Amino acid sequence: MDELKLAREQLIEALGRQSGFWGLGKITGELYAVLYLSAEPLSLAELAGALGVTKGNVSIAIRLLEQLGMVRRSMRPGDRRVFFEAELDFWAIARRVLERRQKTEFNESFRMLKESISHAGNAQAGPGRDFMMERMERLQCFYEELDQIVKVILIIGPEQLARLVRIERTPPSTQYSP
Amino acid sequence: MDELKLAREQLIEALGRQSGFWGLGKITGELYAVLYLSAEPLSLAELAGALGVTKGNVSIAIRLLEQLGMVRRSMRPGDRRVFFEAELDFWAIARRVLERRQKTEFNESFRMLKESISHAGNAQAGPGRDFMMERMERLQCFYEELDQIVKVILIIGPEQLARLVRIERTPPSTQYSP
DNA sequence: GTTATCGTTTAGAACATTCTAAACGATATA
DNA sequence: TATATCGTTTAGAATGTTCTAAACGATAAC
Repeated sequence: MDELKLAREQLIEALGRQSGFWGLGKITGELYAVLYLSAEPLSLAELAGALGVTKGNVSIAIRLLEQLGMVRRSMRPGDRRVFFEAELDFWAIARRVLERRQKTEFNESFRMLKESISHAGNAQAGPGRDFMMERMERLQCFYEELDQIVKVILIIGPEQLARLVRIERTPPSTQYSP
Repeated sequence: MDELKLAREQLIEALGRQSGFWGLGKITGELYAVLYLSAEPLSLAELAGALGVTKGNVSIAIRLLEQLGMVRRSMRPGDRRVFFEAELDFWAIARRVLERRQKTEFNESFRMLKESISHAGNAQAGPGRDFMMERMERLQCFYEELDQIVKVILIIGPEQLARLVRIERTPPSTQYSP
């Protein structure tokens, strides 16, 4: 009965927490949860009411959701209001978030690392410089490996990813030979 | 000459930024950078000096670094001070961070989702409940897939991960036949 | 033209985080 | 026993973030 209300609130909390953890803000995930559990698209005012926050607050959060492709807007003829509905393809969402947020941050850090290496390269030779260069280049290698992995994850679809996982979870005898 | 100082500062900034982004706090990554670029272990006071922050600040941040296995403490005989040195195995670090921080958060969210489904299951049947149940179970499936993937990444080593990546980057016909 | 209803923007309040400075307990040294 | 030097803890200052309430521009209805 009112268990439904409880279930909804719990999911809202779960996704709000998750989105907060990933640096998207709490109500971003909460909004998504509300839309995800709604059979029809909801207006800005309805969303604000559902979470007990202001329209302005929702306006900003929903923009981020749109940018991340987690929410689509839909219009109704003869209605000036804007309605929103949740994107249901979680893998598409994950890919987009990875691409737009994580990857961006990663790239910036990568760029700084390369710049740092470049600076060290300009320094006058010596044991101190050699040590730093070696360390930085080790780090660069790691960045490149990570970069490759993320790239692959972004390219291949969920089915192939799942298939890879399945392959790796059934450790064939020939595989590990340490 | 002073290019080295510049290079060091740039790397400190890069890692500080990165760790901040991942919710570990800025100076956590900065501290790691200082240790990573140091040939010898450093004391708490030296670390504080290097970043221009207080000992207390370092004390807390370095504890987190230890918990994540990013830093080891080393003692010197006849010296009461504690010295720290950076863990150099990035994959071990990544695995540990994934396990201790990301996975923990993920599990909590997963638990709440399942609890939410349980609540909805107790609600009286009806179209509203069925809709919510269906949505929640879809989400649960996604969580489970993600869980598998993370599990695999945690189990298999970097070489195998790199091998998978290499396989997927060559998109050909005969794909898997190792 | 006037009024009503949208969504957006913004100044500032409420809140949370991060840092400092100082106090503190513990341990070594004199 | 006194003194000095560690690392830790903590109260509160400084800073950032997130939210609200109100103003605003735009558009539709009257």
